[in-house]
Amino acid sequence: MDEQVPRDFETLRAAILDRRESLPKRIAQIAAYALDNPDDIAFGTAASIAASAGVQPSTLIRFAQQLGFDGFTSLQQVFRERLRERNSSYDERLQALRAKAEGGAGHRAIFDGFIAAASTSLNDISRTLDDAHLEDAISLLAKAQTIYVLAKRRSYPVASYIAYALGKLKIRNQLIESAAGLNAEMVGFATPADAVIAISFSPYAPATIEEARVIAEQGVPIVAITDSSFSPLAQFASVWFEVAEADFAGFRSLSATMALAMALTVGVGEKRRDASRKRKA
Amino acid sequence: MDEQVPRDFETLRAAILDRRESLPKRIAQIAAYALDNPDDIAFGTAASIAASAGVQPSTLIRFAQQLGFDGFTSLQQVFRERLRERNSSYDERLQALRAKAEGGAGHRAIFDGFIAAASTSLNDISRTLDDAHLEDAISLLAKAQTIYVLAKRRSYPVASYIAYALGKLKIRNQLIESAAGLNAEMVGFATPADAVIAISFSPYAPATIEEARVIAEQGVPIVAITDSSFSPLAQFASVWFEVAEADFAGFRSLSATMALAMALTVGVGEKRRDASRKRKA
DNA sequence: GGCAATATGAAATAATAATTCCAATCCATA
DNA sequence: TATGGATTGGAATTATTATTTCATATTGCC
Repeated sequence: MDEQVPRDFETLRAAILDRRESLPKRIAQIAAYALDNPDDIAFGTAASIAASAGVQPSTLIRFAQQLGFDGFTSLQQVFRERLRERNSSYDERLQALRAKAEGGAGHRAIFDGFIAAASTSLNDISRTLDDAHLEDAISLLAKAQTIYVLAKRRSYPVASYIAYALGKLKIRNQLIESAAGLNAEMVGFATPADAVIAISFSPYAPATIEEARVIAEQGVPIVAITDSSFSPLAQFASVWFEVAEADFAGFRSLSATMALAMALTVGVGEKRRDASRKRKA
Repeated sequence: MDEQVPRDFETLRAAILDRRESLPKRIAQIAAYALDNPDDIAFGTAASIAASAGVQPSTLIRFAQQLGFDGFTSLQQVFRERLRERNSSYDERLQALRAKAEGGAGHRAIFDGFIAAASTSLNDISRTLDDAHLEDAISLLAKAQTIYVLAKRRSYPVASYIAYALGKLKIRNQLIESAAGLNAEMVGFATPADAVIAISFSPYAPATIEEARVIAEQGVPIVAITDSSFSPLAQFASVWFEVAEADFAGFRSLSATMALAMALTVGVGEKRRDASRKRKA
């Protein structure tokens, strides 16, 4: 009988679980360790793993052989492959998914595409966000009497969530929306004691830019979330964040922008709480 | 002068980018390769990596030394650590981050928390989404004359993005918002030839539930996005999706809901295009 | 164009790690 | 409790891999 050698982690896991009962003591010990600490198996040396698991290196090799591998090294490959898979950059997957969706491969492919776009955006922003900017923006907003929230079109959902969250946190805010065409007047009320969160991505909604310009001229500090240093918003802003949202099928993921927006909002809430606590003390 | 040895991947990356200009040709070559194929560095041997990058193993070691490491092995540790980090379940990180943010560990921790919550939600939905439900929902919506979009409060941002996207795709839609208090009338216009996308999470906004009930009684099919099978929305819906959004600091990530919403929207767009193409043929 | 400093390639060497082997131990069974 | 087979520990061996070295090539500078 020729042993079926597990080539992927799940098969391997199943194989181990399957024999669990019939394994000798020390082998069972290393088997349990392997399933509990797969990363260690992927990166460690036979000696280091054996030591951590409390067995001899030779036992580790016997374990591998029992499973049909010809040695520890080939067993380790499976554990490494697992990390590679799990980690294979979302960017590559996104490319593949775009092609697949173009080719008309069903609606699941579209869904996967949006998931991948969102994940990519989250990874990017998590890497590139500047902590100092975050602190600056939060300080600036925490001092404001009223926080105005300015965004149209595709950025509007973010603005509406910010307004909702600010409201929940009992932070005075005003969403600048267009329903009644009174934006200009609304904008006119803002003073340098207030602050603005403005969000706009290319192609920048002209109304957003115009209103940001006016409000900046009134001396109101602006925190901007936009997509490049060439953005017209960046020049009006006291602090601005560059957020590169991946898109799919023509629609931008908003996940990174949402996360940043929430961090700003909750950050302001915390800062205010700390400040009022300090005043009391 | 003692070189500051990068201990984590991001620092390393920054260090490489920083010197990019001043590196000799072959070293630059391996530097570029390292940033493009970090996984290969993590798992390969000096010889295999050198071969893939088209340089000598010794060059690889010189590269590591330039960066302040004492050899390839310690450079490789950083690349391995990165995989370990990235792979440690987001759930665990989320727990840790929550604790950290509670302890008042600065605003970056809050931001990281929202990122982790979003990632967790994306992972979850990607695992649990039922393809058949997705197909059903898209078919149902594609047949509708007008798509009504119903959501309040924290779900409202998703609804507004759906409405924006449907508009972009030239799909007739109506966002049921409360501005003028005419919701009841708006809801009254819907017929069985239309369809509804309704979104609500616990605690379910009473208005959403009530409007969904009315509209269901009129025989209008409903696609619901909600958070459990006990949701009152589920009972009115023809198709419903369970989306478990992780929360952080009291606010739900909307990333998974957004991704699903976009998949539905774009899916409907595609289905309509296919259908009209077929009619012409 | 010639010289020095720097960079590169290739092979030798050193270090490290995997595997094998054999003796000792354990365990089930008669 | 004696016996055979399976299991285990530990050191010896072998293989693999990182590192060093040195000769050669390239580059920048006078």
